[in-house]
Amino acid sequence: MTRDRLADTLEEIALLLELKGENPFKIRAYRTGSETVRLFSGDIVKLATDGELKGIKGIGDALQQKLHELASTGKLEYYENLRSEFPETLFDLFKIQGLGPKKIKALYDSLNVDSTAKLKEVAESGEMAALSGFGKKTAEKILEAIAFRESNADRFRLGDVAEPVQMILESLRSHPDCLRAEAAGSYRRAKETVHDIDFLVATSKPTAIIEHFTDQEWVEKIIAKGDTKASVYLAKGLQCDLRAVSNDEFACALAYFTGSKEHNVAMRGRALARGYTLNEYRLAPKEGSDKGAPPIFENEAQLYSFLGLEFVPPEMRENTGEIEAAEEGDLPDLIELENLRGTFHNHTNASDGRNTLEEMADAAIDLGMQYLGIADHSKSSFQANGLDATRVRDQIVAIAELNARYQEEGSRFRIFAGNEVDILKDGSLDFDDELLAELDYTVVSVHNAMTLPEAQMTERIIKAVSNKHVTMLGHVTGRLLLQREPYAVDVPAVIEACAETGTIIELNCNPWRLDMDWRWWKLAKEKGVKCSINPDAHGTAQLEYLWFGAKLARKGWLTRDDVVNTMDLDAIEEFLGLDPIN
DNA sequence: GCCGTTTTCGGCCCGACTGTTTTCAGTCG
Repeated sequence: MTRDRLADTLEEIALLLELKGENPFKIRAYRTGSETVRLFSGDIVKLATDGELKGIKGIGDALQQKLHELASTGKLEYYENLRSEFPETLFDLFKIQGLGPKKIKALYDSLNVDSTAKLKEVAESGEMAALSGFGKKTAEKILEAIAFRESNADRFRLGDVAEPVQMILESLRSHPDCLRAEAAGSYRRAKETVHDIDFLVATSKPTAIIEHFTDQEWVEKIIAKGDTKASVYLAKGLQCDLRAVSNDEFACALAYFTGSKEHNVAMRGRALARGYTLNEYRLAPKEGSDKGAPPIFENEAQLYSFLGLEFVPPEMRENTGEIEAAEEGDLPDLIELENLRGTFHNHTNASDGRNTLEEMADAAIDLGMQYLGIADHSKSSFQANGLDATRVRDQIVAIAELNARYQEEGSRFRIFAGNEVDILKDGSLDFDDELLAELDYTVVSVHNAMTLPEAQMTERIIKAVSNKHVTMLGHVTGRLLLQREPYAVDVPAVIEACAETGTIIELNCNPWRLDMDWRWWKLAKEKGVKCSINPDAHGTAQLEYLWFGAKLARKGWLTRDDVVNTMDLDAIEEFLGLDPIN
């Protein structure tokens, strides 16, 4: 049993109850329960198994009992019964943008729509448009949304696969015949979404490793199984491939399976120019070449070095100039997770976070941070219980009090009082300058009117960052990976404006967003725009999203100096123009 | 279904946007 499984089940119950037209507050209770499970800091699975969930806000008697049943037996009767009332494939429809429970129910009841395929059929045939409450435009929008889903159907967010990858790696490494194991492919390169996961093991007994890999409880289906290679499906259709190679082949194999394809082509070209051929197992003298056999490479760095290159970190291997830079010895010294000293843009239960100010701060201290920026939502974000001016001022006081307490305790830690202020439709901000001036810093973000034309959206954001009180711009494009396209915005123009106004751009490292996209950071850096790696944490556990942030910043070629939250407390206080706390 | 408490049941998050209608329902943030 996993935390995800518990949370997913509650979420699916909420969907099923919506289909049945149940009391919306009951539905919300399940959804809140699901979120609570997902964000709980502690071993929620063990507590559920042991029936010790009492006292957790958001999980009352009914949910405690259901979670206990599910965790201890692996099944939940209430859920199975609900589920049996609707066809399995109906769930896919919830992932189509623009389709909610009411429309799904109407389509199911009147046109027997129970799958994406059937949905597409009735949208194209005109049957849908003829239905009361639907029309031509609705059918068109749904077809567009289906196309978006289909083009991403077999992809997964980096954040969705990180846990299973670590679990499988641990399992592989625990096998006595495993000498080394790594996850390669786009996962290792930290692509924001991945198609499958490639594992690589060094061993002298490949069949034993293959047996072990395919024999795990989390394997849903074995696709292929040979002497040195196997492919399996995990739950939700995530494909995992395993290659077993000898220890001597491991370095070349790791480089080969890490890719990217384009990076490998360039590497092979370099090898050829030096009289060698490079494949997934080894570097060898080209036919007819007078070169002797190259040495055994113990690691990738030796391979790169042999080809006259600095070691290229996996995140950079996209053939966007890294080979040339490595040749010149010009690779940037990429930022490391350990360089981060604090972070901005985090929420508390004052708006839509799960944890209190104090819990968030304590969690940040536990992670070894020197400061934590709190940026709850502003008043226009009703859905998120955004703060009005009075509540913001109350929060500033609460933060000062808590800071004072940390001081008394001798803790070198500071909470910065900020806010994630909504950028309104016309580019003005949700709070007046007087209030903004009272804050330690300000994040500004777009949360509504996301369908504006590009020119208007760009102008809106530029106007917002031009306010002198604005410290940083939050999630630049508003994308939700695999779910929602970025809004139309001229990113280079925004970068230009941020450069002119000295506005920091956020790398929002919530794995649903990873926004601004890594492809833009080189340009931002060129223009002198600084980055802040922010988890957009809505609970203590989500502070660990910084792991993704460091990866994606590396993918954007960023160094420690490019990222403001690598500064220690003294430096960041000065940078923000604040008086030192002590 | 949860919470808080006037300890037993009433209240629970609100508004913009879109497309469908012609005054509003559904979806989204």
